[in-house]
Amino acid sequence: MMTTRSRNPRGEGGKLRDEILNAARSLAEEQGVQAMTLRGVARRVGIAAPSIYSHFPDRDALLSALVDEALAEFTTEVSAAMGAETDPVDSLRAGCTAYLDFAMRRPNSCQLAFGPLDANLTMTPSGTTAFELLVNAVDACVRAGVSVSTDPFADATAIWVALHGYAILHTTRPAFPWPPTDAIIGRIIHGLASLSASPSSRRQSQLR
Amino acid sequence: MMTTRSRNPRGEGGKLRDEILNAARSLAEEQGVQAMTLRGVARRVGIAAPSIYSHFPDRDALLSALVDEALAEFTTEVSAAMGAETDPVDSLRAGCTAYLDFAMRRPNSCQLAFGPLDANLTMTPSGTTAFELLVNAVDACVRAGVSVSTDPFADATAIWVALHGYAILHTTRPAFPWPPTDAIIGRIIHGLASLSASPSSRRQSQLR
DNA sequence: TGTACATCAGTGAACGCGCGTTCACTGATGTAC
DNA sequence: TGTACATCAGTGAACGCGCGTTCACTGATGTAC
Repeated sequence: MMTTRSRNPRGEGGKLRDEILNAARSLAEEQGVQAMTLRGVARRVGIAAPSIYSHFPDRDALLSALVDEALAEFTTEVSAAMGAETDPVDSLRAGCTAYLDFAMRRPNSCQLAFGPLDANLTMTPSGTTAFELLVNAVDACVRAGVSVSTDPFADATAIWVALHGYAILHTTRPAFPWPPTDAIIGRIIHGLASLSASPSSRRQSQLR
Repeated sequence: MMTTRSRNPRGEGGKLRDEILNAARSLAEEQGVQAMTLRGVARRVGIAAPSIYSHFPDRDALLSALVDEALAEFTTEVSAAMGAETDPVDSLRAGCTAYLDFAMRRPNSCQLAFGPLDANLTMTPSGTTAFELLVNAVDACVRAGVSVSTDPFADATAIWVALHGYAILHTTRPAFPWPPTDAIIGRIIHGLASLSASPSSRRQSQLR
């Protein structure tokens, strides 16, 4: 089950840091943050628990590294999805879809990134960045004349909370008779981004 | 700090059940579900921890009682707020306001009622009931001719997730520059309940 | 009226668990003289 | 070329904590005969 580990050669002790991070990440992703215990990580890596202290000062530091990672990956995915579209409505939709994709694929990473942050975990600017992408997307719709939003920031906020609520409740209450995810996304962006009818939005609404 | 307790008279041992429930509720409300430990409850009531077992078979049973309570209180509040209005849009708005009021006043009860349910906690029908109120409210708007919604269920779902997301993120990220709560509610119900302009909605939008 | 007994409302000590963290250490590997 | 020493990459045992839960018990109060 646990392959025998041989000690890293001199000067490459840093490799263990990555192994620890990997184990911690997979533990948190598979079983939730509270399952990421130092002893659990040590068991998974195949080391003694105190060895972690050579690489992270305490559990919070390790957790904080995971949060940063999750936020960065989240932002990257959303950003890539949005950048792949040229039409502003398509881009907004792609961003929302990427958000929910991430949340559904890795609910525990989502909890890590957006869950209650302990006071001792620093809030990285990456969190803000993903939100700024959303504001810009709404703004782009306005500039393209397909949205009548007068307050892209507030509209983006509304979209954010809706996506977040859906992500959480969908994960948490699988028994609820959820409408299809892209129908929800359609409702959210059309309703909350003040979209007027546009070729893109008309095409989408004909899909269902 | 902890007043000396005298043992309940014969036949009134059931009183302790209420004291336990009260202590458990206040602990969960003030410090979150994970703070509701049997030893913590016992400390607060002023009894020995094993005494709880005369009234609840285990921690999960006590937790489950709290969940039922929180859901029932939530539903009652939302229902009362909606019933106080006659205009369907006002009623919908009042329901949403009551939802967020509850979530802001008692975030930990909200976590209890809507957070991840363990498999061993039964899902009471009360949760469904509050949601049904919402579906009915959207439906009432349609019947009154102020909503063009063609799918009140899906629209109610979208409103639900948006409210839920707002409640959670607002509590969890107080540093975010949130727009005023009723502005958010306005956006959510107008955008997601497919409301057309109505006297009521026009009055509301003039407010801000 | 007295007394044995059952019931009730609890208690105190203990078990075993997993946790974060500290401490003194070990043993291999490189380096200075 | 040999050897003392420093460094590196860890380890094993232990501490103290709070937890859920079990167990055998205590002592007051009511009830049957």
